[in-house]
Parts: sequence; structure tokens; C-alpha cells
Amino acid sequence: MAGWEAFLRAYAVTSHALERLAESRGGLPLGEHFLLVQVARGPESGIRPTDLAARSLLTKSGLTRAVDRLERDGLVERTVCPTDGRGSHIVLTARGRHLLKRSAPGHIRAIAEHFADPLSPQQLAGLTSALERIAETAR
Amino acid sequence: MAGWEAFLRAYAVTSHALERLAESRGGLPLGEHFLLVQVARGPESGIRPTDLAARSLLTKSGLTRAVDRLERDGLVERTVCPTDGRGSHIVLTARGRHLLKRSAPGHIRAIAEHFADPLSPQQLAGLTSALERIAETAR
DNA sequence: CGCCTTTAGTTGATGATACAATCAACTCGT
DNA sequence: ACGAGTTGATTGTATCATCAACTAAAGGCG
Repeated sequence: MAGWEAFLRAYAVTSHALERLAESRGGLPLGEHFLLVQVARGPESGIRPTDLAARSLLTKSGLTRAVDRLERDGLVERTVCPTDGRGSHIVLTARGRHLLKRSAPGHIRAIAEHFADPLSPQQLAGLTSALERIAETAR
Repeated sequence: MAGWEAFLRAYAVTSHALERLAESRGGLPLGEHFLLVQVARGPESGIRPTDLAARSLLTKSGLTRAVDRLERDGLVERTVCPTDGRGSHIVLTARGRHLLKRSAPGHIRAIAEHFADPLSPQQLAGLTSALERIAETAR
């Protein structure tokens, strides 16, 4: 139980801190950054919304709105999928790619500061494998 | 970075799973349960909203609405604080205490299943201390 | 005492997310 | 090649969280 509470607390505290930090440094909000990273990692031709939803821990509906916002802000574009008329491909725009590049260093630094640095390398490795195991099991 | 992603993933997956589990077992939703636990832990005379907000990782405003809902559902009551005319004390009602007792075992079991059981006791201890350290640092 | 500052809590507006229902396009068996 | 059933994505609606502005009570100090 202590572990679980620490988990909740750590999540709340770090995500809040990172959000504030990103904002103060003019970077993208956490969620947007994460989404763009997933898109950037995907194939050149673009990623399918369902895939992106799975990777980004959002529901399909949640993803639709999120992509709506990103598209409104000109960070991504939707293109019709040539092989499936229902589907679409989501690709980064030049602006999206630019902002992601500009935002990334701050995020990495913030994550290091608030998540990795407080731990010894051993602790961090142990933490990571434990978390991976938990994520794996629950799914 | 891998650690951070595992962290996000583990949080999303477990909190979602626990929510579903709680619902299917007729227990209280995660957030409500957590709040009631904090109230129950507090002094007999009731807990101050500001204290509760700090413990529950909500803003004061968020807490006001949360308590509104709990009060609407008859799980807690607000009473005026005798020593401070601005403040209030939040106390469990009989119904609140009852539902909390009924809901607790399921929660504990669910947390064990999805959070603690996948890990060795050693891993769990290491995870807990690492998370506590992270939470401590970021604050 | 009377004024100014701080603190406790609530409220209005806004934004993000989920669930359920929906629409359109694909697949497959006959 | 047609209709049943499935799948990709979006939309309507409700819930919940936040920030900023506000009200009212305390506290401090001349």
C-alpha cells in the first residue's frame, strides 16, 4: 500500500512539475510533446490514429480531439489513407517538426532533473524494469 | 527516457485497470475511495479542506467540487469549524464509513494484483523507495 | 479601534477526457 | 456480387479538473 501511494504521489508531483517547467520554458505541453514524439517515431508516410491512440494511452475518441487540436495549431496534418478509405495518416508539418525539435531538450532536461537524477543508476534501472513489468502484467 | 515512458505507461495502465475492476466489483471509484481514506485517517473531529487537498493531490477548487459530490451522495458532511469561522470540518457519515469498509478489500486486492504481485518483495521495496525519493525531490 | 494584508473556501469559465452512439468503408461467405 | 458483420474514425453528452476572480473571516499593527 505504501508503494501504491508513493506511486500516485510521484506521478502527480512529477507530471505537475514537468508541466509547469515546460510552460515556463516555452516548450510544448507534456501531452502534446508526447504525441508528436510518437508521430515522429512512426513511418515516414504517417501513423494511423488507432496505432497512435494505443501508443499514447488515449482512447480513440480522446485521440480524435487531441489530433483536432494539433491540426488546428498547425502541428500535424491528416491525409487520407490510400489503401483504406476509412482511415487517415497523421504526419508532422514542418512547423510541428520544428516545435518538437525546439521543445525536446527542455523536456529531456526536466525529466532528468525530476525523475532520473534523484536516483542512482542502479535504482533507476531497477525502477524502470519494475515499472515495465507492472505495465506488462496489467495489460 | 525509457524509465519515464515506463512510468507513464504503468500509471495509465494500472489506474485504468483498477478503475474498471472497482466498478465491476461494485466498489467506489478510485478517487472517491482515496479521498474517503484520507478523511478516515484524519482526526475524529473532521479534517480541514485545505489539509485534505494537500493529501489528495487536488487543488483547493478541485477539492471543493469533489466534496460537493461526496456530500451530495451522502458519504461525508461539512460542519462549521468552531475555532475558525471561515473553515469547515469534513467528516464521514455512517453511510460513508460503511461504503468505505465495503469497498476497501476489493481495492486492496486489486492493488495487490496489478501493482504488488508482479514484483518480488525486493523489487517492490526498491520501487517504493525510489518513488518516494522522486516525490520528495520534486516537491 | 480601524485599516490593511493574509488565509479558507467557493464560484464561473474553460478545457480535456471518456463512454456510447453513429457513420462510412472494408471483408468475407455464399 | 450482395448482404451481414466488423472495423476506423468522429460526434454528442456528461464528468471532472484547473485557473483566476471573488467573498468573508482572521490576524497584525499603528
